Amino acid sequence: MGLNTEESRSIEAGNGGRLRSPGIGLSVALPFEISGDMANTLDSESSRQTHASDSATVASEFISLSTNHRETSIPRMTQQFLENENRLPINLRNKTNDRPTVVDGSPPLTPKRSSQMESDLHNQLKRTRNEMERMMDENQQMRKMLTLMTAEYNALHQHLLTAVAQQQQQQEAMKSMVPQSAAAAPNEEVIKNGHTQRASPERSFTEPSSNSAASGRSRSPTPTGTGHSRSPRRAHHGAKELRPLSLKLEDNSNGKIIVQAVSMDTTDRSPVSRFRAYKEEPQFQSTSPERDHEFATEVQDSGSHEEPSVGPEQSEQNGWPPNKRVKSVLQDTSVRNARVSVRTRTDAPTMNDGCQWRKYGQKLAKGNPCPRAYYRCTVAPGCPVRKQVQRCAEDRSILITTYEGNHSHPLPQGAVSMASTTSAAAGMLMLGSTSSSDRVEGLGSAENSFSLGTHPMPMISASAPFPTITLDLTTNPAASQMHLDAANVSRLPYNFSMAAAANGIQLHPPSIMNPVQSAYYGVAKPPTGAFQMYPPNPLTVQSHVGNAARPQQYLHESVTAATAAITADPNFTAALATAITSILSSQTNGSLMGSNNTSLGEALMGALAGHGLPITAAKKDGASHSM
DNA sequence: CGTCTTTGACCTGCGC
DNA sequence: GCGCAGGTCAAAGACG
Repeated sequence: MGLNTEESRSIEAGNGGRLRSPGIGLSVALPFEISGDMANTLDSESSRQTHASDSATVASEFISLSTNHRETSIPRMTQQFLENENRLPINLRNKTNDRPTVVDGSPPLTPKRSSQMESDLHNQLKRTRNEMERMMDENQQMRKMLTLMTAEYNALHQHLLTAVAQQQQQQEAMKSMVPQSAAAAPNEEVIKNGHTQRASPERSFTEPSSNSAASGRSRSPTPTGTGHSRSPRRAHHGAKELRPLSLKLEDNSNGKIIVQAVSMDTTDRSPVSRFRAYKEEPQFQSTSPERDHEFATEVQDSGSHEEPSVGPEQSEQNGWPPNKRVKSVLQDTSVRNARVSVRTRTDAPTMNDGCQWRKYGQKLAKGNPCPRAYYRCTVAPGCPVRKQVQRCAEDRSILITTYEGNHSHPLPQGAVSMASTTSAAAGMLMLGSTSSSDRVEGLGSAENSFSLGTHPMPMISASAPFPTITLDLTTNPAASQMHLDAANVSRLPYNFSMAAAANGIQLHPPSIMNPVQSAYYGVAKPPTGAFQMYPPNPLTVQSHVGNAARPQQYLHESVTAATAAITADPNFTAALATAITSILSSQTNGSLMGSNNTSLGEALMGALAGHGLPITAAKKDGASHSM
C-alpha cells in the first residue's frame, strides 16, 4: 500500500476536473471539479497558444502534481502561473470561452475591458489556488492516516515475527520434551489432553480428518485422500498443502476470536493469505494463560520444511472444531465459496449477465416451492464460476441469482462487471466478512449481517453457509437510483456506501463525511459546474446510465455496476480486513471504543472511519440493536 | 449429430 | 449412526 498508489487513487477517483494545460494539449486529472468558466478559459487558451513555453512549464508542474504530487508547492505553482500569464501578450491572455473567439487580426481589446478580464482570470486562478491548498491539506491528512496504517501493519508484522519465533522455540522444546510414545499416541488422547501442539507430519492439512472418518462422513474414501471422488475441483483442493497461521485474539463477550491468516499455499506459492475470524466453541475456551500462550504462538512457518503441516488433530487442539477448521481453509483456498447474490424483479427465467451458462442441475430447496437451478459457466472449459437461480418464495416475481467463483477466462463484453463483482466479492468476503455468526451479531441482530440495501435481508451474511453479499434492487425497479441507505430498515443498524467512481457509479458522500473520506469518492458533478466536494444526497449510489424508459435493463446494469464497484475496490477490501483485524486486536485489549458493549458494527465503522476509508455509516436513529 | 436440458442418483456436511 | 438438505454428476431425452 504505497503512498503513491493511494494518492494517485484519490486523485484519479476524483473523476472531476480535468485541467487541460495551456499550450501543449496535455491533460491532467484533478481531484475536483473545475468550474465551467475556468475550464473553458484554459481550454480556449490551449487552443490558441502554440508557443507558450512558459505555460508549458506550468503544465509540466501540474503534471508533476499528478505524478509526484507530494512536495510540489501548489500555491507556488499557481503564483507562477499567474506570473507567466502576466508575461504573455495581452491578446493571448484576455480571451475566455464565454466571449467571441478572437483570432489573429482581431482588434485589440480596450485597456478597461482587458483589465476586467484579467481580473476575472485572476479570480478564477485564485479559486483554483484555494482549492489546491485544500487538496494539499487533504493529502496531508491522508498521509497521516497512511502513516498510522503503516504503523499498525508494522505492529502486526512484528507480532507475527514474534509469534513465529515463539513457535520455533516451542517446537524445539517439544522435540526435547515429548517422549516417542506420546508422539505416537492416538489422536483421541491428544484431543482429550488438548495441549499437544504437534500434528501428524504425514497428513496434509486438507486431507480428510480422522474425526470426519470416525463420524461416518467419509463414505467414499478415495486413493487421493480427498474424500471427494467425483469432483476434480475438490481433488485439486485436497492436493494443496496449506500451512495456516493462527493468531488468537480474545473476545470481550464470551468466546474467543481467532484471526487466522493462512500464510501460504505451499503448492503454488500464491499469496492466498486470508484473514478469518472464528469463534471458539465454548468447550474449547481457554482456561489458563498458558493455554492462551499456546494458542497465540501457534504459528506455522510456511517456508520451513522441518515444520509439520497442521493437521486436523491440531485443529482440535487449538479449539477449532476440526471439520470446521478444515472447511475454513478450504474456503480460504477457494474463492468459490464467496458469493454475490442479486435480487431483481424480473419475469425472465434468468438474469442476462453476459456470460454463457449451462444448466447442470435443479433442486427443490426446502422452504421454497420454486426449484433452484444450478448453472455453470461455459464460456471456457473448466471455468469454476457457477450460479444459482431461484425465485423468491414470498414474491415470485423476484429472481435471486447467486454467483460464485472467479472466471478463468477472458470475459465477453457485458459480462465484465458481474465477473469482477464475483471475483472481487470473493476476495472481499474472504478477507473481511467471515466470522462466526455469534460474533457478528452486532452487525445485524437477527441476520448477522451488514446492510447494503433496503431489503431487510442480509447483505453480507455471515450466518449463511458461505459468506454472501447481496444486492437488492427489488424495491423500486424503475428508479434510476439505487439507494444504499436503509432509512426503512428497522433491524439493520448500518449501511455502507463505498467508493464507486469506477463503473459509472457516483457515490454521494454524506455531508458529515470529512474531506479525507470524501476524497475517495467520485466527485459528483454539480449542476452549477462549480467546485463541490460534498453533494447533498447522502448514501446514494447513482448510475450514469439511468434511463427510466428501460427500467429492467437499467436495473441489471445498475446491479452489475454497483456490485462491481463495491467489491472491486481493493481499498475497501484491504481496508475491511484491516479494520476487522484492528477491531479484534482492540478487543483483545478490551479497549475498543471504550466499551465492551460496543458492537462490532460500531467498532468497524469507527475503525474504518479512523482509517479514512471510503465507507460511511448511518446509524439508524432510535433503532435498538442487539450488539 | 452435437448441444443443451431434465432428472434421478449419489455424495458430503451437518444436526440430532 | 442416522436422516435430512444442499450440491453435483451423468445418463437419457429434447431440440435445432
